[in-house]
Amino acid sequence: MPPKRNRDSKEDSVKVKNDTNTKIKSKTTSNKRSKSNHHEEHKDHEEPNAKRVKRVAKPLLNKIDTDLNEINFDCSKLNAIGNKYNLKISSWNVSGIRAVIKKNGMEYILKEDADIVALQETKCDKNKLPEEVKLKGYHYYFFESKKRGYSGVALYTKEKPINIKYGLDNAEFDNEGRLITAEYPNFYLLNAYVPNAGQKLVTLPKRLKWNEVFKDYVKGLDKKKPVIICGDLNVAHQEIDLKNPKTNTKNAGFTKEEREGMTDFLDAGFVDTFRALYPDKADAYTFWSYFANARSKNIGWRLDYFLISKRIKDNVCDNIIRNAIYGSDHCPIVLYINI
Amino acid sequence: MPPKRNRDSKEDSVKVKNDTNTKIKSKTTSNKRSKSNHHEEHKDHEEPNAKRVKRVAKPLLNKIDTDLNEINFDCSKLNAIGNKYNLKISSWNVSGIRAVIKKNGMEYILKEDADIVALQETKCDKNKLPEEVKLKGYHYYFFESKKRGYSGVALYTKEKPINIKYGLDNAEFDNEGRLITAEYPNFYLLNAYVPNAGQKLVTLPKRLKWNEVFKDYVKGLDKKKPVIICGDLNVAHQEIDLKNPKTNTKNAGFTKEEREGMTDFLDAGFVDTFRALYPDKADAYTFWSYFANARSKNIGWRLDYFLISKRIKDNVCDNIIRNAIYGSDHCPIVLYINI
DNA sequence: CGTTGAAGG
DNA sequence: CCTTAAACG
Repeated sequence: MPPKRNRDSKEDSVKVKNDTNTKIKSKTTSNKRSKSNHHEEHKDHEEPNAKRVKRVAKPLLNKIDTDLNEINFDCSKLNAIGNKYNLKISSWNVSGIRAVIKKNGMEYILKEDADIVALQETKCDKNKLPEEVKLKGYHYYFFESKKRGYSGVALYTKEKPINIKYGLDNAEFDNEGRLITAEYPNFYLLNAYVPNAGQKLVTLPKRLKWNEVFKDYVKGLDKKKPVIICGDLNVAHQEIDLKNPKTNTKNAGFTKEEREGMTDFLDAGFVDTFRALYPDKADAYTFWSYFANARSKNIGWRLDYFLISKRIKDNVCDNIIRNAIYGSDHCPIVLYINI
Repeated sequence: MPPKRNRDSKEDSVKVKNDTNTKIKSKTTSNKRSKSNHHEEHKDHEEPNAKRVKRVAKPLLNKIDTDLNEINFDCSKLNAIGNKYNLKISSWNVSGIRAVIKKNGMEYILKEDADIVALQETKCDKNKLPEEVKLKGYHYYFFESKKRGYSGVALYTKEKPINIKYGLDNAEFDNEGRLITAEYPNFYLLNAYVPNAGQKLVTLPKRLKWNEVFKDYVKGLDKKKPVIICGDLNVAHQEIDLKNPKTNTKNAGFTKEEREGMTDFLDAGFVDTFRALYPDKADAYTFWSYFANARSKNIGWRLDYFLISKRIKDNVCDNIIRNAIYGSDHCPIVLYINI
């Protein structure tokens, strides 16, 4: 996708965006795929026979809709090499895309205007996707779980990737709509929804299996091109990454095994961009339980990450947690990078 | 309950209501019961540890809330003997009492101010009943299904009955919260939710079994005192009782067997009060499928009835279908009687 | 607590 | 279409 865009001024950005749209439009003609449990959709081909989702006048969760105009969606920071970002990636565990749509969550996505948008826990069969998922200017790819209403990831991208891969060639995990890999000219983008270890850690073994399979898969890609992983990794890595580390050591997302899994992964040559930028920043969370009004008290967890190949770590301009965005129990995260 | 009340003027009626409230309050002290799947509750004893149901700003179904002030809840008609009513009974299949509460349905019940209120399909365990079910001035009795979220009936009564009976001594049906019998000094009041014959009539046999068991049960009561049955009887008796009789002869609620069951029951000495009052009134329905906006087109069924012992038929002043009341796929029905 | 599909209507 | 509980988070 980059380096075709110049983001040194807002005006340019808008102009380039229009160019991009036009370009994408002219490029997207046929080659629709319709295999087992993944789905590629396009504004140029096919109207899904999806029902229209009824709008309800309900605030985004426990807050009246945040005024999106008060948020700065741009980033003026330069990376370690001195460059402004030319690629913006947004990642959001929506916990049900249809619910988020009803809560006007797509408005956030449009306002963010990222080049790549990665959604997790879409929880929606492709034939039930409402009209609202069709965002103008994006190619979009949905990978659903065989188990309806469970898991599922989606990828929106302004530039059409060289290739899209659903899953990681593992029968168990690929039934659950947990990973989309998009290949671009000079990097891989991975949108991941990592298995939850479950109540009383009943699925911790499955989770640890994922850690192994996923690490092997990513290491393979990383040999070819740098990798950008984003998504809900379902682990708070260090004590700083959740409000109550002491009382959660036996709970899903903060067990020794899950934390070691993350350490192990990073040791294989990857960087947690947020923590690299803000090593001591506490109270920076991306998830809050719906229980007990945790979000209003900021009793949260940092479960959503950008992990990138070490060799592109100096390309990062910033990594923002959009904690003013409601509509899910996770908030979006945004990576600004020049690549 | 009657004959203690004089309803010849609105002013009197209001005054007497206050008297009644006071009287009931002074009468209600102890004798709470707490057996298997039924439940008696009281304003004087016990606060149920029920969660408060969140209010949502949603119109009653597909209509903005009906202005209850435009409805005449009184009745000036005299019965065949020349008397004004001294007893008002309201019956309503709420299709989920918690949903109806969220839609402000209890406001209707309060405004109707019936002496007896019979609800069907409450679909709520007693321990999940929200605060709003506690209506001031009423004794209330809930009979739930063992299968959670299914069936269930409730009875509200200003005057405390001599006796309350849950079910009809039949193991199968009494697990399903379908019948409450209240004994008053000079009549029995039965609140019934008759089994649905099901999609493709899969439960028609069960339904026909109910017809037999129920008829025997009622005939037993009728030997002692006159009987007033109300509720969702899940049958449209004659062609006039549904919009599309021709196309529904094989569907639950209008099969030959169900219709004959009703005829058979009436032949045992009971009167369908609405049809007795309005023998030729078409388009008078109490239920409309949620599908295809049936209610706005009045494509409905008359499934809710008052059936009374023939010997008190001349006591009836009127029977009204409150088709302006939304919040369920059924609307309430009201009986004005002097007894 | 909130989202989803399933059963029931 | 609409309500509910179950599974999952």
